[in-house]
Order: sequence, then C-alpha cells, then structure tokens
Amino acid sequence: MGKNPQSARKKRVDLAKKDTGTLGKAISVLDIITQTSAPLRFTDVLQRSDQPRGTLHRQISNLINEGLLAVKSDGSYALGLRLLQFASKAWADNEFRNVAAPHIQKLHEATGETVHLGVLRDIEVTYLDKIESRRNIRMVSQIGNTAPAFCTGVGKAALSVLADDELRERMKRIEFRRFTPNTLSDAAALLAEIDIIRSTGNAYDREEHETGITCVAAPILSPTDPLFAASVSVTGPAYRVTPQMLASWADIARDTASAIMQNMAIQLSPRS
Amino acid sequence: MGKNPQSARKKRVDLAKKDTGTLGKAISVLDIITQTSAPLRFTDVLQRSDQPRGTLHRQISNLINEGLLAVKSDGSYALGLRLLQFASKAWADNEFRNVAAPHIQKLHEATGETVHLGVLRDIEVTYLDKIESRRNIRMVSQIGNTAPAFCTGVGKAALSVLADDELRERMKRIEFRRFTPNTLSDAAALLAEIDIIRSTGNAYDREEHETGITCVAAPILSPTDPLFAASVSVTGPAYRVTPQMLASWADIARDTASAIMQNMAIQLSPRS
DNA sequence: TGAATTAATTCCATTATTTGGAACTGTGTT
DNA sequence: AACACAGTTCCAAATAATGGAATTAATTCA
Repeated sequence: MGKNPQSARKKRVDLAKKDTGTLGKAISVLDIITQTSAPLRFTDVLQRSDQPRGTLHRQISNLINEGLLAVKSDGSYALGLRLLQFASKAWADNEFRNVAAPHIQKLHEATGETVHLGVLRDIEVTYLDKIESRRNIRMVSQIGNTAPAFCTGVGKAALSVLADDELRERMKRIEFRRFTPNTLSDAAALLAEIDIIRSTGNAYDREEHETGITCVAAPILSPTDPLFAASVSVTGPAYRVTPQMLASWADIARDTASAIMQNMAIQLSPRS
Repeated sequence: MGKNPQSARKKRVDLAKKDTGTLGKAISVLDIITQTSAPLRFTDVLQRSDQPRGTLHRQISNLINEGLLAVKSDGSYALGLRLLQFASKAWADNEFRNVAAPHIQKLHEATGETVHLGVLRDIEVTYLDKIESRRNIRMVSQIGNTAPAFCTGVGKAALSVLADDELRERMKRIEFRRFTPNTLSDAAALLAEIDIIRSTGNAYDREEHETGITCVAAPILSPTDPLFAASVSVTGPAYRVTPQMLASWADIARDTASAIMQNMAIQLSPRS
C-alpha cells in the first residue's frame, strides 16, 4: 500500500536525549509508570506514550518477561521487582555513597537533624542516602527519590558546581513549576541564587519545594569528573528549625562536603 | 497453512527465557554487572557476554545514556542511579508490601527478632521488606537482595505454594550449590522438605544458606494469582536462637502469613 | 622514552528486528 | 443478541541492530 508521504520530518530530538534506540523506547514506558500516580492500564499507557498500539504492546510484554514491569490484579501495571534487585546492588556498590557515609553520619550527629546525600542527574536530584533521628524503618521509600534540582537545597547546591555553559544548557530544560509560594519562578532568580551559592559555599531551601521544610546544603564536586555534581544537606521542619539555626550549620555542612571530596580524591589515587 | 493451531499445549519455548529481543540483550548486560563482584571493564563484560564487540559497545552506550549504567573512574562499570529511582517507586507502590507491612511489624514485636518478607521470582527469592531490632540505618542494602530459593526459609516456604507441575518445572533449573554443610544437595531432599512444609505450614532454614543463621518461615499465597508465591520469616543467629525458640514462633509466623493473605483478598474485592 | 601490546571506539554494508496499521479475540454491558 | 471497548495478534515494509574489520586510544615494558 501507499507509503506515508506525509512523514513529517520533525525529528523531535530533545537536546538532552541522545538516541538510545529500542532500549530508550522501552525504558520510557517505565518512566511513564514511574511518573504517574494513578494506576495505568494498557490504553492509559498508550495515551501517554507516542508509540502505536502494536509496538507498545510488544514493548510491555518484553518488559514483563524481563521482570521490569508487573501486571496487578486489576490489569494496571506496576514496576517489577527485578528493579529492586538491581537497585540494591547499585546502592551497595556505589563508591561515592560509601565514601560519604561516615561523613554524613557525623553531620547528623552534630546537628541532630535529618541529613541527605544527593546526586544530580541532568536537572533532577536523586537522594542517595539519608540519615534521620527517629529510627526510620521506612526510609527506603526515600532513597532513590528524585526531586527537581531548582527548588531544593541539594539540587541548587549541586547545580552550582557545574561549569557555566553546562549549567545554561541544562537550565533550558528546567520547567519552573511552582510548588510553594517560595519556589523560584524563573531562570534569572535561579542564576542569582547560584551566584550566591558559589561565593558563600552554601545553598538554602526556604520552603521552596515543600511548605514547612527548610534546609541548608553544601556542594560536592568530583576531583576528576566535571559532570559529577552532588551535595549534602541538613533538613528540618520550619517550625522548629529557625533560619539562624540553619545558618549555624552552614560551616559544618561545608566541612562535611569538603571532607567527602578529599576522601574521594584519596580513593582514586592508590592502586589497591 | 499454520500448524495445528491448538495442539501447542507443550510450550516449546526455552523454559526460562522468553524472547525479549533487543531489550533482553541489553538487560543481560546489567545482569552481568549485578552478578559479578569484581569490577568489570569493557573486555571483561565482553568475555562474559555472547555479544560481539561492536554490538556490546553500543548496548553499553545506550545503557549509559539511559542512566542504567555508569562508568567509574577506573573505567569499570557500575549500575546507574536511575535504577534507584525506579526501585524507590516500585517499593513504595508495591501493593503486597503495603498490605503486609503492619503484620510483619507485629511479628517483629512479638518475636523480637529480624523479620523478612520475601517474594519468589522464578527460583530466587527477593527480599521485599525487613524489620530489624537495632535501628538499622543501612538496611536498604538488604531490601531488594536476592537469594536462591532452595536454601532459604523464605524461599522454601514460597516454593511450597506452587502447584506441583509448576514446581517441578522450576526445580529443573535449580543448581544445588552447596553454601554450608547443611545446604540441601538435591531435588529429592528439597521435594521431601516441601512435603513437610505443605503439611506443617512452616519452613525452616537450619543454617543452609549461611552458617550461623537460622529461621522459621510461613508461606503466603495470593487469593487470585496461582503464580504468586511469597513468605514471611523470623530470623536469628543460631548461637542465640535455639531450635525450640524457632519452633515456638512457627504458629505466629503462620498467623501472620494468613492475616496477610486475608488482607490481600479484602484489598481486591471492594471497588470503592 | 618510544615501540609493542592491549583495550576501546568507530564504521558501514548486510541482516534481522522492530514497526505500525489493521484485523481479530475476548469481556463486559444494555 | 448486539454493541462497545480493551487487549492481543498478524505480517509486509521500514528501520534499527548487527558484527567483522579498521581505527584510535591507553598501557606496558625494553
């Protein structure tokens, strides 16, 4: 039959996304499931994806057979347990997290508040570790969590270590969604803050992502990899943690960050 | 022209591996990384995979671009942080785990020992949740961990709920590796134990996977899905936890399991 | 240091896999 | 029974993956 002469050539190559072929399309299904809170059945996924029926169906089948996706009793999809297995290994083996662990523990002991270790991925920050006062058995739900970089302390601190051109490239992709009245609302405001972070060495989150939650953070950069950007933060509820208290933790947060950096450098040099 | 359309009762497909095309090949790279403790560089992966150079190279590139794989400073590969993000969602949203959570908490309080929630995946068991006495901040490293089913309490309990033909099918794939002197060493021994588990309702691990670790477990089966197999267990160090103590927890472990089953059934019926 | 060796990356004609529109099946509803 | 709708299967055409070989980069060692 006639081929499709109207093959519009609008290659929608998102600046960020390199071509990852078939794999990328399959993983994007996982992304859809991850990013949606409501239960999704086949047609729901179909609507949200740009794949045609047949294609999507086979992709989902493959994901299920690989254990990356599962079908719930109501026919909706959930992420598969094999992902837990991979993540468990990813976390346990993560060099950076292992190096940072004792330092964030000390930071927690010094401040008595919740401490986060975050790593930047593009324009989002993923929490790699967390230490809380109350023995929080359910913490796992937090590790691996991802938040926008532009409105969190860890995120802004991490952004600040990027080279300027890289930073601007990524900022083009930020959508300044307003989470609270304090959320920064445009690129100019964010750039201004990043300037301050660069000169002072500390980032603050003043209830910008979640009302009632404030934090002070300090950036960590890799001795070798210019694209690696991370940070530590001390977080607390605004009703209890005053701006003064936050400010009083700024130094020790920076010390923690730089201790981690130094340990990473040491980690790299010796041949063992 | 097709062959007998219906006589395909004998699925001739490779028992374990269905064809998952390009995706499967890519994921198998993640498997190689997961299953090897030593750091692997490109050629190391190449040796362990059956893909040719060029192909493997592109697969790895794609995995890296998708954030599923990362390159460490020494050129070896590590699982990527995106996996953490997926796993975080997989865990938080998991229906079964959410239903089971309060019950295993109670079981922990009643016994004072470590409690596990495990789910069977083929012939392995993945730990979906864990509650420990000591506020174990580092517990995440355990959740998502996977162990052979045939030599763990959770695993054997879970196997016992499978229908006989399904069980035998899977048992063909078990490799009876000897982890400790007590590890069951052949299919006959395992089948005998499963018979006992089916009649008594409890499985024991008598230092079969790790020397010094014992446990008692109880199977959980899904009210609807005959392929779903899980279990709860109470685990403790052999020097402190005597066989008598384990036996005294058998009932409450079974009670926990059946309470979880009932809750799952309730969870499914009402359409609020 | 630089030649030899090994590892990593790129290339591209061939091939196999994915693609996607459409037809089909199955389930539930009035 | 007829309808509507979600899910599944099919297959020729299009495309993306393949894989052997050439190229480049990184180590090793004389």
